[in-house]
This record gives sequence, C-alpha cells and structure tokens, in this order.
Amino acid sequence: MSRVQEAQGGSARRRLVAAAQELFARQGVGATSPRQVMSASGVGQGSLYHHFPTKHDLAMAGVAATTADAVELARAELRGSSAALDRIRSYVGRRRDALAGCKVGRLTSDQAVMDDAQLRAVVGRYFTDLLDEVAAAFRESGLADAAARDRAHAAVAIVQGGYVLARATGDPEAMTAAVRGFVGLLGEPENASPGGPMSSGGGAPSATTRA
Amino acid sequence: MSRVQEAQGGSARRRLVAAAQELFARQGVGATSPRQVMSASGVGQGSLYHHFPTKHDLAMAGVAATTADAVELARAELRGSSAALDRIRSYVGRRRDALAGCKVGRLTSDQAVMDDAQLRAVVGRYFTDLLDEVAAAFRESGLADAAARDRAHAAVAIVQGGYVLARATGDPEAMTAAVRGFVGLLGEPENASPGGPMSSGGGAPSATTRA
DNA sequence: GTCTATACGATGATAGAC
DNA sequence: GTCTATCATCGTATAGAC
Repeated sequence: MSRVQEAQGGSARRRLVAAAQELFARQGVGATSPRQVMSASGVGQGSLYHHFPTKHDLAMAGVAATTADAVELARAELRGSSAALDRIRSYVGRRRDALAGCKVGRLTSDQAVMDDAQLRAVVGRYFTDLLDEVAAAFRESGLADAAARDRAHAAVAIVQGGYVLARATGDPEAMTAAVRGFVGLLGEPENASPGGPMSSGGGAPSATTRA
Repeated sequence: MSRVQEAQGGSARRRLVAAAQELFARQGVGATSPRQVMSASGVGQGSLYHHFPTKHDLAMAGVAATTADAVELARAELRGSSAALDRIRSYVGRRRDALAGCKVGRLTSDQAVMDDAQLRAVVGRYFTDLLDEVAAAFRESGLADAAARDRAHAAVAIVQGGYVLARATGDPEAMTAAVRGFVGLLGEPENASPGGPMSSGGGAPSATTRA
C-alpha cells in the first residue's frame, strides 16, 4: 500500500470497515451479508473482495474495530482519579442505547461469531479486559481479590443483562432499573457517600436507597 | 384434525416443534432453516409446509413452547413456601448450562425474532412475567414496590448477563461468579440468614461474604 | 485497486400427485 | 396429510478485463 493511498485514507477499506461496524451493531454479523456492507459503504464488489477476500476477514476487521473502541471507552471511565466506587458507578450507570443492545455482548449469541474461533477470541478478550478493569477498581475500593472479581462479574453482567431486558421488553427503562437495583445494593452498607454520585451516568432518584 | 390423529400425538407437528426448539436453542431462529428443522425431525417437506406454511409459523410455535416451559419452571421456584429471599437466591443460583446461553434471552439479539412483532411480543411477555414474579418475591421479603421492581430487574439481569459473560469468556464459572457477586450483596446487611442458603442453586463458598 | 460478469449452493417457499 | 419436484432469490464468493 503506497504512502499516497494511505494518505487518502485507504478510503475504500475504511468505509467498508465503518459500514460493517454499523451493520454488525444493528443486525449482528451472521445476518449481515458482504453485499449489504458493500452497498452501504458505496464501494464496488471488486474492491470489497480485494480488501477482504472472505466474510471472515471482513467480520474480523469490523468486530476488532468495535471492541477496540469499546474497551478504550471503558478504560477512560474506570481509570479516573475519582473514588474507585464512583468510577464503577459511573461505568455501570453510563447512558447507553439500551434498545440497540451491546455492540459486543450481542455477538455472544451470534452463530456466525461463535462458530469462528478467531472472532470468538476477540469478543472474549474484550470481556476479560473489561472484567480486569472493573475488578481492579473494586480492589482499589477495598475488597479482597476474590470478592472484587465476583463483584466485577456482577457489575458487567448487570449491564449486559440490562441490555437484554431492555430489548426484550422494548423499554429502555428496564436497563436503568436493573442498574438502580444493583447500585443501590453497592451503596447500602454505611460506607456509601451520602449525596450519591453516579456522576456522568443516569443520576436517577434511586428507589432502592429507601426500602 | 381427527380425534385419532390427536391421540397419535399429531406426531409430525409435535416432532417439528420439538426439533425447532432444540435448533433455536443451539443456533437461534434466524440461523435455523425450515429445512434443518425438517430433517432433524424426520418429517418430510410436504408435512412441514402443511403444518407450518411459513417460517414465521414454525418460529412462533417453537418460541412459544420454549417460553411457556421456562416461565413454568421459574414460577415453581419463585412461589415456594420457603423464605422469599431464599426463593430468589434459589432462582438466581439455579444450575444452568451457561455456555449454551439462555434459550429465551438469546432471542433478544436474533434479527429474525426482533424483526417479527409477534415473536418479539412472546419474548417480551416472558420477561415481564418473570420480572413480576421476582418483584413479588422481593416485596414479600419486605421491600417497597419501587425498590422491589428495581431489584427484580437486577436479579434477572444478573442471570442474563451471566450467560453473556460465560459464553464470551468460554467459562461457565463467569456466570457463577456474577451470581455470587450479586447474592453476596443481597445478604450483606445484617438481615441475612447466618448459614447462607442458596439451596438448590450453586451453593459455592461465597467469596463476597468475607471482604 | 476497482469493475462487470458469472457460478453454485442454500433458503424459503409453491405445485401437484398420492 | 404426506411426498416429490420445481423455483426465484440471496449469499458467498471467483474470473478476468481495465
């Protein structure tokens, strides 16, 4: 690839990947055909197969780009300078497009992804990285390692399960309810900060604080 | 349909539905073709299209049967005579085939399901019914209505998210870790029973009780 | 690198005999 | 009710010219 083409943005390739990411997020990988990606991106069929000889190649590029974006975002939230528990609340309570589903978590029930060892590995890596980040924050908050890991799993599961509930019921509030239910439990012992943060996230009045 | 055929079990129809349920659980609805259902069930193509003129009809029958089974099982656990919190712990901690994913929850990211209003409604109904059951148990345990609903959302989200984590990481323990993390929080205030129940479920040593 | 043309199996059915 | 054709379309490419 020449320097000139690189400077032009390798625009065909980039547009293909961007289109793939969008379509994968909306329909999943298995339900998205190379043809759809091609016409959504505006490039021709010849270009598509020049850059990505097989659907697997296209899927890898799209999925890897999406997980890279997502992990970067999560790290930014979980590695702040505020109190560890606040960062966790901020991550869990972040505003999300609940009805769209998690771009990464969805892939977990996508046959085309799970049947492909490399794709599965990319998705798996995202979640192990994320769990490590959340567990580190819980340890920082004072929990022992095993407890921190369990609670990190719970926190990430709440988000993923919140997506499922929201999509199933057609109501984005299902996700925020799940998050409130969890965050309320986190803060319930005496060690919670009185005002209650959930800074950047959905700072909704917590129904669980008053049982 | 004659009484005799009914007595014989309408065997073609039943076998088709059973095969559809199995395939949907393993591959999802979108990734399952009528042809696959046909050959898995052993009936001929003529019979398939006689009983289920379209794929939508077949999908409705399979999905409705699966949600009916699942809601019945959940109700049995959540309406016992033991303490309400114990029933909830029992439901959440139930042994599940984590790597297989939730037969119902998975459908939430199945394009073929979400694009079909009737299928979506069946899946939605399952979750609203389930949330109602869990919320009732939380109310029974002494929570006010809003708090009970939030916590019910959290409990169901933990299970659904646990499936996602297990499948993503390829490790069934990811689900039990999420459950431990959540159940530990439920029992952490002074009102927990000392011995710790989680009767039928995974009564694993709770790492979160000792922070 | 990009284009047009072509190939071939699978999908979701329909037609009509038995 | 069940069976054996048959079909139009899509999905996933490959071939070869420009």
